[in-house]
This record gives sequence, structure tokens and C-alpha cells, in this order.
Amino acid sequence: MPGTRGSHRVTIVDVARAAGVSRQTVSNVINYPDRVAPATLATVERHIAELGFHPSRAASLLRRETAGAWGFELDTLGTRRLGNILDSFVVELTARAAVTGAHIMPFVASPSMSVTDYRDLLAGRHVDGFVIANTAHGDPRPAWLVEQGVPFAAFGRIWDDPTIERYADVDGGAGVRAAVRHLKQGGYGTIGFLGWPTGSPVGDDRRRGWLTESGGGPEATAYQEIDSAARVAVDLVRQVGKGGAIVCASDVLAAGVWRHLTEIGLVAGRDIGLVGFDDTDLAETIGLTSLSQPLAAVADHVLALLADEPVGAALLTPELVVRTSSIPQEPQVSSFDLPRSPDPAGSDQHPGGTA
Amino acid sequence: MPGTRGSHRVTIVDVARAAGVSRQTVSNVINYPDRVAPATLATVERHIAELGFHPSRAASLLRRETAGAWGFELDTLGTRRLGNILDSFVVELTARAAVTGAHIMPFVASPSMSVTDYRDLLAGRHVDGFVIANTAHGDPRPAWLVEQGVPFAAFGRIWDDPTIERYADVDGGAGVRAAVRHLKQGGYGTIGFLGWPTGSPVGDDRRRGWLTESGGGPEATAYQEIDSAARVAVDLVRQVGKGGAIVCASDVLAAGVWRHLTEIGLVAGRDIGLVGFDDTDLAETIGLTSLSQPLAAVADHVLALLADEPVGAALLTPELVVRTSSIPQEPQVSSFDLPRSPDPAGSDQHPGGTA
DNA sequence: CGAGTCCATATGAACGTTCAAATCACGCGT
DNA sequence: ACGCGTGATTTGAACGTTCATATGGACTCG
Repeated sequence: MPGTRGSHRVTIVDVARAAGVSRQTVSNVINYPDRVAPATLATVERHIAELGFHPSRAASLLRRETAGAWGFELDTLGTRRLGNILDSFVVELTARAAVTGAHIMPFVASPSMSVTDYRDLLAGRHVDGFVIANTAHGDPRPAWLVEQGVPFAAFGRIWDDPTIERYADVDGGAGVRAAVRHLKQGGYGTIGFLGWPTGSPVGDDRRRGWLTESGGGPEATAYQEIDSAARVAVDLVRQVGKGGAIVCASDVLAAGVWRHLTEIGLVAGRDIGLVGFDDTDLAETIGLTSLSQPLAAVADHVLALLADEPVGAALLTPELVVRTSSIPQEPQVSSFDLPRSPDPAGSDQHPGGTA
Repeated sequence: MPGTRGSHRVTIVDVARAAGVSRQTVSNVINYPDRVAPATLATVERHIAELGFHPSRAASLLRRETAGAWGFELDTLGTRRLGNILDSFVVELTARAAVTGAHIMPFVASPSMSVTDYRDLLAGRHVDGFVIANTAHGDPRPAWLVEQGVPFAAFGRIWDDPTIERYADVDGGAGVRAAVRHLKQGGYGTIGFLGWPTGSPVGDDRRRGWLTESGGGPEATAYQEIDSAARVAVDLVRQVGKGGAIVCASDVLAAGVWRHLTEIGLVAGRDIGLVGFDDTDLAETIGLTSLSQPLAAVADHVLALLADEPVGAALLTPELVVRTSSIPQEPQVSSFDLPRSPDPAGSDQHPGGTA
């Protein structure tokens, strides 16, 4: 191509020259197409395509004094990401932010629950604002962000300050109420609750749902670990008894109960109803009825808040996903034959004793 | 503060004026501290701190003609992220990229396995290059990136072109060999393999490890889903028999086998050895021995490649994490009593029949 | 028929940094 | 005393866009 001088990035000026208009007109074509006469619009767009012009992000950002990205702090749980709804949330958020032309910039904050990483990202204009998650009591971020006038929106209520209506959250109470109703309809008797230790607002919210709908019953708390849940499940299962059911504040907790049930030879659903929360893969794996969080809707709402749309806070209802763990009917019994041992070299080392 | 005119972002010029040096010197202090005399360095740094100066990312990027970010395509698996090692990888990558001053920019590509999203991100200078994952046969990305001269590095071998040594990967074969040795040492007899359908390079690699170390045995393939694995487990379990063991290409597959074992009243470990791959939460949940991928090391290596450090390709060895599923001893039997039924309102609706 | 309005497009300037090259200060050998 | 190399610092220009404002022309209305 004669005249193409060296390796010169094609800029807005090249397009302008080619199309016989000015810089600004090309700029308008890109950013405010309705300010441009239809004929001009078409011409310029043709030349943009022909020259393969793509606006420079950096130049645009500099001039606009903006960052074009929302920060999002990632959990640093190491490899253990069990029941971590947020990984899925990031995907939704990223996909939906893209349509508005924004990026999601993930970052890993220093362990101390402080605000310094947020400050630095803002100061260098790496981000325009934040999406925050894992809100809890004592979280210093919301107040600070409001005080600094930084745009932000939360996945999760701002528990310390109800006046900050910049969040989308899932109505855990409503979800659990639906779960309890579902279990009652299934004919389960005593309905117990396994939650997290008091003080977690999310957990307390879910517990309230259970309390309201069931009127109370046996309950226990455990940490967000299978083992911990399995331990307290021993008593709890005894208390609700066969024909009863247990609603859990999370799939992880439910998985602990499930493991205990399996260990003592009971089957979730047939013998004891079991419902988790979050509808993680874990739930699917073990056939656990669970409450699915509408992450796409949360992402949309959060982005709407960031775009300063006049939507207020939102409390979205999770969806009950029914699996075998809340179905009282006898599940299809799988073949129960002992497997043959065609080549058990050294099999005698294994204490036999099958159940 | 008199003299502070309006809301004027503190720039490099302000610092220069305050410190009595030129723009460029301040710039050097930030980017090339060794080019600056120690005394000047100290002074300038003091003023930087005093004024709270943070360089503008956009300005820097514009002048440098760079993006300061590496793109990373997210999997769009919806909520189902079972055994998805990549979520953890993103966290590692983000954390480690930050120390070099780079960002990781996640994006969600259009479903077609094409290269257009990559092209657009580059054209607008949103990213300087890419970290790619999920490499497989027929992946158009590596060849295209090489052809375009775009910096990139892969988590996963470039299966179609061994000459592209821009990757870090986990040596699945070596991992599986270690697993087989471990099972043999534990005294398990026939050692079978459950893999993915042939054609997946990762799966084939892992299978080869099993074949080499075990010399062959019963095998089967299933899709990366619990159900699929549980179905084929029926035959496979029968074939290896009690006292045998099964190595799986993933935790998900192993979970399927595990579920089947549980259903037929066998206990993984005690009756049949079981090893998974990836050491996901799932493994921890069900006490599954698994191979843990060194994600932090992979992230480091990938970033080194992107930084043009003269490290070649890397094949890192996964670590065997031993849990009960590969321990032949009788596990501690949990209490086996039938739970009392204190308030079984409607419990008669539940067919009893406990094992 | 001339002032007022409106729309499309054009021009000058600025966003804040870093590159490339120039300048300055200093010490050293001859 | 002079020129020269070296290292520290400064200066001019440029990166590519968008804001604020100006210009030009068509159309309206008293």
C-alpha cells in the first residue's frame, strides 16, 4: 500500500482525513452517533472499517479522566473455593460490564481488612469505582467509599448502615422460607436448622427465614466446613429424627450433614430431608436440593447502580432447585451386588466387612 | 490551604515544582530510581509522599503505548464450576501480576472458538498480550498469536505445535504415575483407570501415566460429570473388584465413582482405592486422595514468560495429597445407631428401610 | 428581509506522562 | 589550561483522544 508510512497506528485523524471530515466528527461517530448526520455517519463508518481503526483506550481514558474499569476484590482462599459463589459472580459481572464498555479489574488485597488497596487503585486512576462483595458487620469499606464519594455498589447488604442503598442482595430469608414450605409439603416432620455461628448477618438472615416459617425447632451452628458441619450433624440429625428435615445456611454445611447421614446409613431425602443454599456444584454432586442465587440479576443490578441509574437497592429472590435430598420417595435402588474380585492381588490386606 | 486552586489533581509537575526539580527527574524517580542521585531521590520521594502524588495510569499508558494488562479469557460455565481449577488460577495470577505492576484483565469471549475477541482487545490496546488456558487440539489461538507477534503464555501445553515453548503445564503423567505407585504401596491389587474420551490431550497424558506405571488394566471413559462417571463406574468397579483401585483423570470423575461405591455400600479406601486429579474442594469434601496442581508456580512461570525472561517451557509436577480414599485400613466407624424420632409428624409417609 | 435559532461540523487546547535529545557540572589526563 | 568523557538533570515534543467553543449554513419568524 503506497503512502502507508512505516508502522503508524491508524488514528482518528487518519480516518478523518480519509473521510474528508474533522477529528471531532469521527469522535462523534464513535461516541455520539446521533449527533452526526446520517450520510456523514455512513461515510465515516465505512472508512473506519476500511482502515481498521480502533480508538486508543489509553488516549480516551486520559482525556476523559476516567479509568473505564470497576475494581473487584478477589477472595484469596487459596485452592479451597468450596461453595464460592463469587467465582461465578465474577464471570457474570465481567460479561455484563463488557456490554457497557467497562472492564472488571480484579485485584487481591492485602490480608488486613483495610482500605489501602482501594485507595491506591483509585489514586492512580486504575479504576473508577468498585464492586464490593463479602460485606459484613465491621466492614470499613462502605463508609469509606461513601465518604470519599467513590462510586461503588455491593453484592450484599450494607449491614452496618441501612441508609446506604447501593446494593443488590439475595433475600436469604425468603429463600429459606420457600425451602421450609417445600419440605412441609413433602411431608417432612420436624424441620431443623443448621447455621453459622451467630453474628454473620447473612447467616442470621437465613435463620430468621427458617424461624418464621417453621416456628422453631432443633438447631445448631457450625463453621463453613464439611467436617465442622458433620460433627454437629450428629446431634441435630438425632433431634429431627427420621422423617424430619434440616435446612442449612449453605451447601457446605448441608454437605457435612449429608456425609454424616451417609455414614450412619441414612439417605438424604428418603430418610431425612435436606436443603442447602447457593446451589453450588457440590449440591449437584450429591443431589442436594438447594437455593440458587440469581447471580446474573445481581450483576446487572450492581452495574445499574454504578451507572447511576435510579434503581434503588434490590433484594432478589433465590430459586429453589429441587433434587433428591428433599424428595421423600424411596429413590431407585442401585444394583446392590457385591462386585466380583477378578484379580485381587493382595486383596487380603484389606479388611473386608462391607455393610 | 491557600494557593490550592480548585480540585486540581496532583501531577508530576506539582511534585517537580515542590521539589525544585524537573518533570523528568520525578519521572525517573518513579521509573528508574538508579538514574537519580541519592540526595535528589530522597527529596523527591519525600515530596511525592507529602503531596500524595500517584502517577496517572492513563497518561503513562498513552505515552508508553502499552496497556499494562494481560488478558485472560474466563470460562463461561454458568454456575457450574465444578473442579474448575482456573478460578483459583486467576487469583494466583492476579496477585502475582500485581507485583510487576501489571493487571489481569478478564474477559468473556463469544462462544465460537475464534480469535475475534482477542483481536479486538489488542486493537484497542486494552491488553498487551494474553494468558491463555484450556489449550487443546484445534485451538486456533496459539498459532494466531504467534503469527501476530502478540506476547502470550499458556497454562497448558500447546498441543498442536511443540515448537511453541511458551507455556507452563502440569505433568499429568508424572502425577498419575505417582498415584499408581502410591496405590501399589498401599497394597491395592488391580488398578484401573477412568479417563475422558480419547482425544483430550490432557486426559490422554494422564492415561499414559497410568498405563506406564501400572502396565495396563481395566479402564473406561466418561464425560466430566458426576453422573456420567457414576454410570461407567458400575462396570469398572466390578472389573477392578474389591481390593483394587481406580485412578481417575479428574476429581469429578472420581466423585462419580465414589458416589457409585457409596450407593452399593462400599467405602472408598477401605474397599477400593480411589484417586482423583486437581485436588478440588470436592476431593476434600469426600476425603478423596488427589493430585494438587501447583497453580502458584504455574502463574509465576507464565508471568516470567510474558516478561520475556529466558525461561523455557515448564512442566511442573503435581503433588499427591493423600486422604482416606487411598488408605486401605478400616476407617473409624461412626456411630451406627438409628436416630430417635422425637417428633416425626407425618413420618409414616417415608418408607423406612435403612441399610 | 434581517435577526434569531438550530444543527452539523471544525478548531484549539488540554489530559499527564515519557521518550529523545540537549544541557550542565564535574573531574581527569595531558 | 584545554578538551573530553561521564553522569545527573532539563527541555521540547509527542502519545491520541475529547472538551469547550467557534464557525457555517439552513431555516424560522416577526
